[in-house]
Amino acid sequence: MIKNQQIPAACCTLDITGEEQERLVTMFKALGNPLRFEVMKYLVTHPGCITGDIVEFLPIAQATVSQHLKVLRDAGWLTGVAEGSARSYCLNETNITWFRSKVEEIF
Amino acid sequence: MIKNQQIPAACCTLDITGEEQERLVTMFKALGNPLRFEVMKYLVTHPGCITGDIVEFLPIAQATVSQHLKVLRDAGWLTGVAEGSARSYCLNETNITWFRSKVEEIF
DNA sequence: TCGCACTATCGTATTGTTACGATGACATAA
DNA sequence: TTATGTCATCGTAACAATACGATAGTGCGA
Repeated sequence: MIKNQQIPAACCTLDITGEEQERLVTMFKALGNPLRFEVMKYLVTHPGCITGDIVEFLPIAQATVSQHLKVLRDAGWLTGVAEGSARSYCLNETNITWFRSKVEEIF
Repeated sequence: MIKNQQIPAACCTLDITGEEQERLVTMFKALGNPLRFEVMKYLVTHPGCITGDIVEFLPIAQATVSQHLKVLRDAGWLTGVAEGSARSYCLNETNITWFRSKVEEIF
């Protein structure tokens, strides 16, 4: 501890542990990438779009887009529903709501 | 676009661009690491603690802790004030408040 | 000034992430 | 069945992140 210093009261609780914390950290990590953040933004205005739409939107190859989408799915940010040979993506409302409530609760 | 599917209205706006977005993504990335998240939690209950305290707390070497603290400082999650040869850390209230308000606003 | 305490930075090894082209798997239409 | 469209996965290259020991820098007390 340091002398002569004003120590502010904590501005947040960060009251979270275990699996919940792991899950939150995973969500943070997934969005900590510019391209993946762009995908999330794209889905706001293009709900239900398919992988190919996102491939056209992003300046990277199809294989790489597929990887990024997997990361976002695994983290819980979005859902991918198979429809024929295509896959339709939407934001994962349930998990986004959970994330928002956790942030409001602990930060 | 896919047929026969209920497309939900967007559950968030993600209305953010440019430098603000970069800054937010950087904050996400910084917290997307288990050890760094633990540091943030530690600071809630140990505000004003010094690097050495965190080194004792975490199961990793001093050099690595110093690196992680730099990432958190650069991202704006915490402040490090030099006090003699030590450095006292606190949560960065201003930026944490900014982060929370952005999340509430766009998610 | 010397030595001690504390932290940052350097150099480097290991691991993880990100990117690509090629290929495989699957559904649908012809 | 065959061809086409769509996406995931494989193999791999390039780069970034993470970890460490060693060492340098800085402030302070003796």
